[in-house]
Amino acid sequence: MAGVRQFDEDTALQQALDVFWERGWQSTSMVDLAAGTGVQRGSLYHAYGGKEQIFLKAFDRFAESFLSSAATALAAKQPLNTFFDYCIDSITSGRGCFSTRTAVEADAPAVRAAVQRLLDDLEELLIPATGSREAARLVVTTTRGLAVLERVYGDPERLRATARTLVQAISSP
Amino acid sequence: MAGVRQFDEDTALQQALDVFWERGWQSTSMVDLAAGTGVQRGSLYHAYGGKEQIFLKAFDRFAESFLSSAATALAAKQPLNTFFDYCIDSITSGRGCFSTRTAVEADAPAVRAAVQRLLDDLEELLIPATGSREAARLVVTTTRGLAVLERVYGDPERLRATARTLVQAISSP
DNA sequence: CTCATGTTTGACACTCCTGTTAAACATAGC
DNA sequence: GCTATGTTTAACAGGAGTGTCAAACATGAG
Repeated sequence: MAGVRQFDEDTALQQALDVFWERGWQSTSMVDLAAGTGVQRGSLYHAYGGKEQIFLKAFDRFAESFLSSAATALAAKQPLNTFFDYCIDSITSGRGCFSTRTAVEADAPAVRAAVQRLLDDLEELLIPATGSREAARLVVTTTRGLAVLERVYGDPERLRATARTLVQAISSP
Repeated sequence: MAGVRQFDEDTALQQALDVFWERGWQSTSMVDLAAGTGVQRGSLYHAYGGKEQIFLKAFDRFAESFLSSAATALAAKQPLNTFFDYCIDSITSGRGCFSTRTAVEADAPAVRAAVQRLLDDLEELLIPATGSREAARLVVTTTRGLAVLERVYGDPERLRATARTLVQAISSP
């Protein structure tokens, strides 16, 4: 096949993810994506269709990587504490929680659906460590809450304390 | 004093709050606010300075009303359950959680500070019902998490179930 | 009634973004 | 080396929002 893509798709999508993570779904423009990937706007339109399609591809990479790290954390001796530590490190060391920001900002149905899939998968992953689906949902909900609190207070230690409070509460009875 | 404001400030700010609540901080434009309030764009600039100042005034009204309702709920027989029921009703019956969406979307420092003040006040309000500051912070965090989950799943019953799981967990020891 | 004061209005110039297109381009397969 | 195919490029027209300004306008105070 002649007429071959001049940019590396893997690299470009990773860079696109960085841009979306940095600026958020809403205020990322095709111009930003072109700048961040080094690929001309026209080429991006040609290759993917538009912002939403690029986002979905980038989000999939994020989700895969996040779930795999979460699974690793949940295999530790103290699964919940290790999991929360991972989440808080990820949220704190940088640009906030990508999926939470997306959940709140995104309007497009396909994007909402992608976030939902991620949370569904995370819930399944958490059932063994929590003992029940309900407890798993509470943990998922708390991670989202922590992500919001990070935006407001930006204090990792405070987030860790709150996470510890939850783990203690659901471990006591 | 001559040269008097032609629009009712109270009404306009309430309508501005409606617009911000409906469209969110980011995608609300001065054009939207002019349309929603019936006040010309130029008059809004003249009277308030710009979007951020209008938002702050509107947010203060929201915060006042929210905290007063929360206080009422927390005076009930089962304070936490009643409080969560109120939060979930408020989040669910309409346009999501205004403060959470603002926390996640807003970049302007003054807006972030306003959200922080609201959460600080809510935390204080929750200490008697939860028994400790740490537990109060966990409850605040959970309400934020519920707000995010509402955006993703939009299912009130599910939110109520998760809230019940938390209340049970922090009430058991 | 008059006037000074602050308000309203519509228009202006500007910036940023979108989505498309035609022409230039690169290259795998023959 | 040609050629057909898909890619890249720069430019275009259009839409939406911003912040400002001078002129028209109301109205309380005198």
